Amino acid sequence: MLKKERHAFIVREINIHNKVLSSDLSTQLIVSEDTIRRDLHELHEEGILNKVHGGAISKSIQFSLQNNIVYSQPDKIIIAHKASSLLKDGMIVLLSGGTTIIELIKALSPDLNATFITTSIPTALELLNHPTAEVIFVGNKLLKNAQMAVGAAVIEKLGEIKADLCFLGINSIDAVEGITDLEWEAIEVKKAMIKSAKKTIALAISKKLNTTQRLMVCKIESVEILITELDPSDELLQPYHAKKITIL
Amino acid sequence: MLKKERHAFIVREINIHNKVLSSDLSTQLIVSEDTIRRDLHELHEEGILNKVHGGAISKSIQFSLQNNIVYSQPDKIIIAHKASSLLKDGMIVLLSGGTTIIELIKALSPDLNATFITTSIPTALELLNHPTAEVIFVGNKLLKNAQMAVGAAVIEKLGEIKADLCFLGINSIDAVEGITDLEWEAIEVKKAMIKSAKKTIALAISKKLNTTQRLMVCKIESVEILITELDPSDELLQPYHAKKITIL
DNA sequence: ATAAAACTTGTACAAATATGCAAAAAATAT
DNA sequence: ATATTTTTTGCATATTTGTACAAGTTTTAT
Repeated sequence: MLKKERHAFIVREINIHNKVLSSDLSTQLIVSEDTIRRDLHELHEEGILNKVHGGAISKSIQFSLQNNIVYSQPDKIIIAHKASSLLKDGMIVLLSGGTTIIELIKALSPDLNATFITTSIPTALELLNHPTAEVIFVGNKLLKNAQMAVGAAVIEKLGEIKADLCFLGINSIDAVEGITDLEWEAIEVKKAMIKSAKKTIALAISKKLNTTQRLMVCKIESVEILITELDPSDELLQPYHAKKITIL
Repeated sequence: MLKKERHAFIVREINIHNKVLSSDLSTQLIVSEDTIRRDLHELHEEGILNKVHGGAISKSIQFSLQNNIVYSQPDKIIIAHKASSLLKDGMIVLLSGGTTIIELIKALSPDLNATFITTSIPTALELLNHPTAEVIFVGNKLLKNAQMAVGAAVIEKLGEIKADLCFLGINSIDAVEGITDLEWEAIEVKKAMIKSAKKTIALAISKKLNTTQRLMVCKIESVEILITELDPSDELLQPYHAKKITIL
């Protein structure tokens, strides 16, 4: 078997499986692993694939490693526009943190006259750019990673509020397990926000559907509206339809 | 499974959920936690994510102020370094808003263990980047221009605090007229901060010396320490020496 | 302030790799 | 056709890499 043929075979394998193992190729092509290594090395030099310890990997996968700037932003913008249609003048609205919520704020109509309440610093900062929004920050001790205020004083203050809507950026949502998250203190705040609002709207890109994490924020029944970038009739959303949740 | 594949998986998880736990990844990828730690460490070195105790978190969520052009920044950095020498472990410190205060925060020793209290959103955001600082945000209605919390609830809350130091970014200071400013609501907050701290330290670039504005924050006698970028013996600072203010 | 979880450091071992060399194969020249 | 050169391949060996485990240290925590 000619070298060129081996190379063609290897490239085909990479295109199909995104990776190849030197050991596999050695048995498939009936040459020594040394030869495979040399082949992969050459293809790497030509920029056709990425040689790694144990085999080689498609270049496209390397792309996704660097492409982490604003993950799924187009999806989040779709969600933001769906969500913004729910807001009316005079409303009092609770907002959590997260990049999806930031997109929602950017998507707000510039002449919307609503009052927004949040405990997230980035959310507050973005809200301040809106020309007419009234912004209330419920403060206390700030959590470093989540960049939000947490603790008993926050919970108490939120308890005094009667809001119309509560928009939650979601980390994990599952039709059975409900909304789950990782940080205990942040979850306590989200619970309080849900309790203080007439309606809770969950915003989640579809990749977060049917995933769960360690700690529960609320049961799925506590969510009135679920917004994803998908069409409401999408297969993935059936379990949530079944739970009588409005899907936008 | 190749190492790069694991890396790609981890990055995908980070992009979806903003954070990952080493323990979760260990079970999902069926490798030891050691290996996960090494992976996260490598990805951290590559600048793809932020390694933290127990796992890793997304970089994109960790956004700070995209520091635009700061007026008179070199002077402000000099001031910041002088001011940071006043801070000791265990102190409770009040901070106003303003770019000089932001520079002060950047100049803090990374292992300083102090508690900072502020009503300014940009100040809070910058403080969150400090590794050990405890940050407390006194929240309420936010003022758009000043990007800070104001109002009776803030004044009341500040009244309950007993702080060691209060650092004020100053707009106008004059040996006769004292510290003056423009926005009534923001001034009320500064007054309350001065009242709650044992010592008040005014930070001002020399261009703001001997200028006055419409509304008074406090008399010059309320300031214990004045910090400018000038040498303390500078001609311009004589009027303040005469008022028994410590000049750094 | 104590226990659990996570981290560091060092060790061990297997898998993968690099390198030099010689045999085999292919290309080229005579 | 045969000899000469060049390329390719496989093998032995020494080296590096990737992973897991263990012991001791640090950090975190509901």
